[in-house]
Amino acid sequence: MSKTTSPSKPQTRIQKRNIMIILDAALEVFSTYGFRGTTLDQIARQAGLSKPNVLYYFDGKEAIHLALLSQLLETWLDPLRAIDPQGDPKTELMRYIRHKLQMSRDFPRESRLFANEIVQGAPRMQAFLQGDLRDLVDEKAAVIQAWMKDGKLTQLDPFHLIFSIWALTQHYADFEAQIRLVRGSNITQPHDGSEDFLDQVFQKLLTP
Amino acid sequence: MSKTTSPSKPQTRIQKRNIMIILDAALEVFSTYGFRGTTLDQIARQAGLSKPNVLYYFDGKEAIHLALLSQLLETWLDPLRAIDPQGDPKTELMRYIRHKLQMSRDFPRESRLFANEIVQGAPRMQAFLQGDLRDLVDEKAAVIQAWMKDGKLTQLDPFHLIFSIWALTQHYADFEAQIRLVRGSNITQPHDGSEDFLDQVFQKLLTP
DNA sequence: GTCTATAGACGGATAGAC
DNA sequence: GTCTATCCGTCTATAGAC
Repeated sequence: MSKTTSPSKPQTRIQKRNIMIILDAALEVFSTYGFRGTTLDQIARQAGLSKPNVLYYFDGKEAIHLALLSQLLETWLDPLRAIDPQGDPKTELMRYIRHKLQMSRDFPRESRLFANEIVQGAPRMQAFLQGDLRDLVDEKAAVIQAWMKDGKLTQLDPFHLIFSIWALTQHYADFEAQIRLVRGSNITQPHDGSEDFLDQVFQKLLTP
Repeated sequence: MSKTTSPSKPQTRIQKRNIMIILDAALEVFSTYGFRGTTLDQIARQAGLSKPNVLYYFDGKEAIHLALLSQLLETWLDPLRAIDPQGDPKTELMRYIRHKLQMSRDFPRESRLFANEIVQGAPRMQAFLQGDLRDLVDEKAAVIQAWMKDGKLTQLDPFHLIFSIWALTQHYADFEAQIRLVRGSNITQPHDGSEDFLDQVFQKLLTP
């Protein structure tokens, strides 16, 4: 057993290091060109390795992509999971929004990897979306719903509220190219001002 | 001059018809698989034509894609252009939002074609984004800014406001797969309830 | 573990018959 | 205008030397 699909088996430091290098290179390329738009040559070049060497560590292009997705999905749910039913409603939601926006700012490649998959019909993420994610969304939507019934928040459809948070936060990573080109030199970062704006929007929106 | 890059030269009815069929088929496939993920075989099969026959009408894969994009960009700006500086601020913006949401509902493939391009860095749309779109956005942002100064709307960053409208409306088309899988059989259409939700959100947000 | 060379499949595009 | 057959480049993946 020499080849590795997921980087979870016993490895030397060299192996670990190369696997990390490959995954980082692959994230860069997959998030920019999508699965089919990416070639092993590109990944190898970005990683500074030869193509066969990349294939020594992973069973193939599909396996690299799968490793990236699984790695991503493990942490993707964390911010939503962190919403505490016992906490203060507005505080919890505002924290969630800031958390998601931070992820969009700090891990834009991961966001675009995800976006690429979804826009193209989520062929490799169906199980996740209709399994873990769906369960978690149902659970938290119920929590939000209860908060609203208690009058702690504006009455809104909790599912649409969650989707709107996703849309607004991920937009800055996924459509970064558009923001950058439309705003030009008026901004330095596509995220400029996004935190203040979303803070203002949701403060106003959520307050009954 | 037999081959046609853009369907704008004199044509017989048959030619017009086949060009339309090819463009529709190509939109279906490009919007689902992206540019590189799409093959001419797929387009030909979807169109019910042979591959060489497709290439009889267009100079190549790139030309088909270009024709779709140009066609799309012509109408993409219309809703934003329709914002009337003389009109009632909230009415104008709410109309814009509903208009954008309708386009997302009625032309989801066009929205995803666009999204695919942007997520991947907008390699074929730079000129449009930093040209026509940018000029129009600057112009309308100034209008919105003036409305806000007059106290007719909540004071917000007008650029972020425009981006948030794009994010929220296009999300229902671009991330349709996610919404469908997360909501499962609880909804029939990914757009279910989106109009009421966005109405409620922006009514509350824009009212000073 | 890493490389060069190459097999084998696929995709874009063309030739040429009808 | 439309088809079959095919060329040629690119891409994934493997063979095998070192």
